[in-house]
Amino acid sequence: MYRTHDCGSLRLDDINQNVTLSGWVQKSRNKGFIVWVDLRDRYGITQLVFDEKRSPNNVFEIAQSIGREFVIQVKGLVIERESTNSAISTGAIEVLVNELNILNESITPPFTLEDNTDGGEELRMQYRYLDLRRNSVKEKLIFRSKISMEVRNYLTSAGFIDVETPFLIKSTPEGARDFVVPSRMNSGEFYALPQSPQTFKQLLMIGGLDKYFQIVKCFRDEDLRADRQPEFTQIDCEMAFVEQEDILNQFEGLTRHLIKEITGIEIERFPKISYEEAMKKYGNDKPDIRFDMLFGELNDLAKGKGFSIFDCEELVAGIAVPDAAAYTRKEIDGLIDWVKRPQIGAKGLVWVKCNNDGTYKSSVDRFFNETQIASWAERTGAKSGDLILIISGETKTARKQLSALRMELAERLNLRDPKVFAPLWITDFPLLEWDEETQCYNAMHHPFTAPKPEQIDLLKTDPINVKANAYDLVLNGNEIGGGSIRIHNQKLQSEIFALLGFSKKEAKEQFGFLMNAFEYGAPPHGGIAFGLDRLVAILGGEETIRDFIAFPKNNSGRDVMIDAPSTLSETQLEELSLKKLPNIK
RNA sequence: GGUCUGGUAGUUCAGUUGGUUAGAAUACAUGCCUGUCACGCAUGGGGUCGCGGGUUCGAGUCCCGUCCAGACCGCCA
Repeated sequence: MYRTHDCGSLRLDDINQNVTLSGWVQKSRNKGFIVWVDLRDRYGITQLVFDEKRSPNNVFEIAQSIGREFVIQVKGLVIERESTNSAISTGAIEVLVNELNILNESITPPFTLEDNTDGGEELRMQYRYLDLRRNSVKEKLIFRSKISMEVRNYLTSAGFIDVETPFLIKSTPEGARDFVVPSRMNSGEFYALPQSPQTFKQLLMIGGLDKYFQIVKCFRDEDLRADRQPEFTQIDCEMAFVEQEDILNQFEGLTRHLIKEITGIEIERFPKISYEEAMKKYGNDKPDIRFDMLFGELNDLAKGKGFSIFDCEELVAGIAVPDAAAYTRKEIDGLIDWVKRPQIGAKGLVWVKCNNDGTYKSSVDRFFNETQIASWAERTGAKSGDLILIISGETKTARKQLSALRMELAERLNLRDPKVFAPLWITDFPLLEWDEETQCYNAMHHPFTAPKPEQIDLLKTDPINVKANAYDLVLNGNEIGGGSIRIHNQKLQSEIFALLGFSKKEAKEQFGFLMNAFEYGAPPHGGIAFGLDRLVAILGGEETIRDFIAFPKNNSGRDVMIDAPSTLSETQLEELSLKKLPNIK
């Protein structure tokens, strides 16, 4: 037997027991006459003692030679420590070893496997199996496991059925780039890995399964970010015979349950705001509502007073930065430089200091009088002591810039408390958006999203203003879930495909199976998908998802541990009919 | 595709205006140490300064190119 106890379980009550432990050597402290070894496993650390007088000679001798990360098994007696270590749970006892068995040696690890490691990101990823031995990484994976079990339990109790859908499917031009897999048996043809099981879950509804969920890998061949990996995990859900409200209720329930179980925090009903309102008030369809700084639109108050920077722009909007009126000229200039960086691209910032004595000092005092400026303060909700920052420009651009500024200031003012959770629903997304590049409509969500029934007629006359029964769940400024009521009518689906620029032939080639299925009694249905990696990271108080994934990819989509992707042998290429293709070496 | 930041000992980093033999901490090795727990003390080994080119009497330092890593923009139905 390798062990009678794990390394985190022995306490004062266990004194005088003979125990067997196995684990890794965290560290040894050799005092000459005595050697202490911290033995580590998944459960904790137990201190081993090897003593010149109390241990067998050969055991004491070998003990002096064991290094970091050796895997050892020891038998010995649990004794009380002469001085306890209150920092660890096993700190009151130690094991006096009388039998030592080296199960495996280790060379010196490339970085120290401690809570505060000296290893950089790249090195930790290359030796991820060593990194996993560290508490911080191990605990994040345990945390993730706990959340995904909660999801399974909750949805299963609510009557959802877990169904697996295929990974080798068909490539479609819509949406993100596909990862493709060449087919050996069908020369020159390719599978695609799913960006989401979207059409399959709709077919499951048509198949009568009613309530479906799956915790499933999805694949998108797009550039990475701290919160984006090419393969990621979704909690994918679909329900039949439901309206939007039914879905929001069901999954608000799930989210509330998760937050309660994981963090202990109880959250009231989630607020709901429309896409339009979110854009107006936050300039963003995933607003962080842990703090205010809501946009105040100043067009009617600030335009037409002879200040050309406002007068010739589409939108003038500002935010009130709390207690920032005391900012120095240098600090404000810093903010101006920040918004002028190419990544934000603003031309400048107009500022107003709301002094504590009720007066105002602004960068545009020459153009506006005190009363006019006071009206801006009222509109942006600025109190005395606040600093109003104003951006003008083309509506979409100005909102984006002001939103970036709002988030940056919240970061600087420490208003983004990771222990506070502020979820909300964004509803009534537009069905379509206009793509300048291709000069055609794109589905804002995806092409299966149902327009609001009362607006179906508008599709013919004013498609850009048609709203969809689509919704996102936003948590602390991150989109953690999104979904919609789907089209279940063949005719309407054809119409939408036509609007999106698909010819009848293309629509049939790519989605014929779905269109056919709609002709055999498709029930009304809709669903939602959560990004599990992001959800887990945010509940864990972080924005980077990488450490919540056991084996993540780096910035360039590489797995630096196994060194993937890699080239194929000539034989493989030949077998896959890839040698004949042009542009492939 | 673009913007920015970085690449120096096993590791994390410092390295001034271009100037002698490139440093610190930590890790590692050896020795000492009668209760350590970030043990302590002493000694030691360890460097293609990412790579290529250029400027210069002289380059870790300046210039150009390139590769790698990270953050962000574009992209992500």
